[in-house]
Amino acid sequence: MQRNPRRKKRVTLRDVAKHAGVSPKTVSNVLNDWPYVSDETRRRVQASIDALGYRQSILAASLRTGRTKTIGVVIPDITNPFFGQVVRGCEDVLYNAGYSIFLCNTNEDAAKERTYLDILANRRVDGLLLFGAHPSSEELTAAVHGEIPIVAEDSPAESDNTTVIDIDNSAGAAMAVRHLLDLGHKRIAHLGGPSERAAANGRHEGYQQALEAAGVDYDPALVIRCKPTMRGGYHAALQLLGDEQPAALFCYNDLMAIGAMVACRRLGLEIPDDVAIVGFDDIAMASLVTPILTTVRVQQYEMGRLASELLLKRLGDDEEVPGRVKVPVELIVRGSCGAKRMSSRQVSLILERLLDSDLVDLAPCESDESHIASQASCVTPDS
Amino acid sequence: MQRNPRRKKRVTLRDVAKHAGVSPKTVSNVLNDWPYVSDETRRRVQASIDALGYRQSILAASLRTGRTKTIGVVIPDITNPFFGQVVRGCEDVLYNAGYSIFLCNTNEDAAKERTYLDILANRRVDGLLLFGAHPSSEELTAAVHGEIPIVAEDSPAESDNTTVIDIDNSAGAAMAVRHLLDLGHKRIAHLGGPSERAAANGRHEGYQQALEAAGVDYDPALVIRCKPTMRGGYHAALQLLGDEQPAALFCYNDLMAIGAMVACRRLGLEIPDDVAIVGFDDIAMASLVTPILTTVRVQQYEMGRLASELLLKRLGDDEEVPGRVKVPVELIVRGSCGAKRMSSRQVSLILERLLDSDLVDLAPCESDESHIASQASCVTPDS
DNA sequence: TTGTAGGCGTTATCAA
DNA sequence: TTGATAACGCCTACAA
Repeated sequence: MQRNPRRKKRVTLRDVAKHAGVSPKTVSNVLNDWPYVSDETRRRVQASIDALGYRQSILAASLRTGRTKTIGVVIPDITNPFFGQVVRGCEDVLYNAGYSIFLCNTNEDAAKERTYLDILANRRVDGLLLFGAHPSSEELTAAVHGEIPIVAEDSPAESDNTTVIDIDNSAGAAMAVRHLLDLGHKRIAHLGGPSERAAANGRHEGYQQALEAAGVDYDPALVIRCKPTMRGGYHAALQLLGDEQPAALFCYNDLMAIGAMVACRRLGLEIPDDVAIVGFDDIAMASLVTPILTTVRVQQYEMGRLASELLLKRLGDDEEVPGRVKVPVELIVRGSCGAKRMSSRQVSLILERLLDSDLVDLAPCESDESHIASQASCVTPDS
Repeated sequence: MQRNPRRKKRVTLRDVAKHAGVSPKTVSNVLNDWPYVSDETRRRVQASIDALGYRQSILAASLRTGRTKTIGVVIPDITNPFFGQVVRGCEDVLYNAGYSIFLCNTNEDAAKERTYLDILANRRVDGLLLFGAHPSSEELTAAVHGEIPIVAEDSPAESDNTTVIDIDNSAGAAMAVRHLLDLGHKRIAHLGGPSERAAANGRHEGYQQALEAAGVDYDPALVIRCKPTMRGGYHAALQLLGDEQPAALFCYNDLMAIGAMVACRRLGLEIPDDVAIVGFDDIAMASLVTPILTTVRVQQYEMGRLASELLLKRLGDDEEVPGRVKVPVELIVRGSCGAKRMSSRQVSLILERLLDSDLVDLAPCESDESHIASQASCVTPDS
């Protein structure tokens, strides 16, 4: 019956109650800021708490209340700057609401994702935030038993306890490809992301649509799909550029685009003169490479905030929460597509704007007003 | 007595037991892979579990056992690629050991850090992993009540339930500065990190030591300390280069170094001809800028793994865990310090090596053998 | 090998 | 306003 004797017994709420000469409930009332506690009692209880070094067990409270104040955030890889930004957005919002985050890297592995979903459900997280997840809705539903509120980026899953955030992937991709077409490119290849990611499929569709709209035949030989990493982009580009030598590359994301740039370097191809490249996301790295990467911007941090706020609303369950929300994107024309030769001044401007992405420097709520609301749009460096 | 009637009652272990016609204990045995359960019973129980859609409550189990299988990972900012890498290392190890991670961004804010430590203690995490934390050991001790095993990077806290991981900051900094001295630079400025970070102080010391060893006077006017971000580096460099025009900049980390590069660009200064720059960490971005950043490499991912493994050992408490561990660093000489003009081939090599940092592409345990063991050393691109 | 009887530390429901 | 008492869902002795 005794616990491990090595460990001294924990101070419990009961002990505090005894010490303060009140009932357990009263201590609980003090801890939870219940209004109907006399100041005198409150002070006495607080004194006992301090004296005994009492720590409330959120565990026990959660077991009793059924709420853990805990959110599972599931992403492919925290090492990808895109998700770093997203998670930061989540954390800023959730921390202020009193939630703690379980961080889960799936590493693009469906099995690990399922396992994590399982664990999170067993840990009784109050909600789930899913980014870049595999889209199989059955999994989702099964894993969480239809009981946990979810906000998921680019998931086909449709259910009344789920909100889906749709990045405007196809529109963004179409803008990028149209831009390349406008520059006179005909042979535009696509380095696609994994087909298990809905976002990758959306961007692939946008690519096809833009070609079709321009009367250019879709050539499957110009499309390679692989892991959305620098290395993935590197190898895909190597293969593509070795074979067919397309004039332009539209990449699933910036990481792949940068990998493609490395491949071009290896092959002795000049960017943008020999090969034009466009990425997607606008991560910080995109502004650091030479030439600066033309890309389709997704407001990552804001998306994390938005997702978290939607989830919070769902948890409050007093308001009607939309089942589907669209996040706009914008084409950022820079150096790698060949639309313009960037002046040194323009480059400086871009880099200086990049400094604004240092979240640590920002006052806590400085970006409060910058919520996503605008439509997909096109921005050039001067604007 | 009834719960919220809206929510259907959860299936409990008892229900499963009843359904399977066995005792709760038996179900528990099955769940926890107790060896002495007949296959037949195990199968029956498992069938009932599936039939009822039962989910074990880790919460309740934790309350009972006193272990949550949960680790708190506290970092300044997940948006900083350095910590993204570190956290990934932690996750890879901890996931395999069955632990879930609470991710906590302190945003360089001591109050938030304290609050998080408090929450984590109340959540009864089994252990704590602290990176870039504020060094006040009293806080630590108080916050966790001396009961939670800790592994902390660069913390002065010394106690028997804490292991400290010391990055070899002063040695690394000294190597960097000596390198600049060897190149003939006399006026070497230091863009230092916040003095609340022990690592920043260590690097500052190394800077001083190297100067002293070379008989160069330490000039406080050549040192600015600020937030370890691109923006911080940018503003510090602007100030430093405006005033005194030092010949070289040694920066607390790569982010600041990159900020400094942006500042140089703005001032029309060429790197490395007008200003030589050396960073610290070797994040991916360091390989992407032009000229490529000379830096002092810290094996971030490996450090995350190491820290986690040490913590796991502490939790196993069967082995003697060291109270202090040193992590070596190495000087990576590239383009921004002016030691050499990088050939295009050399740049390609560096970039191709960068691709290896795509963790998603790696097989789960491919990097198992690459644990940190070597001494601080100096590497040039050709080696 | 399996069953029984608490108790882990809270909060909720009453009544006082 | 506060006090007793019963859950919350699981695990661990111990007995069978």
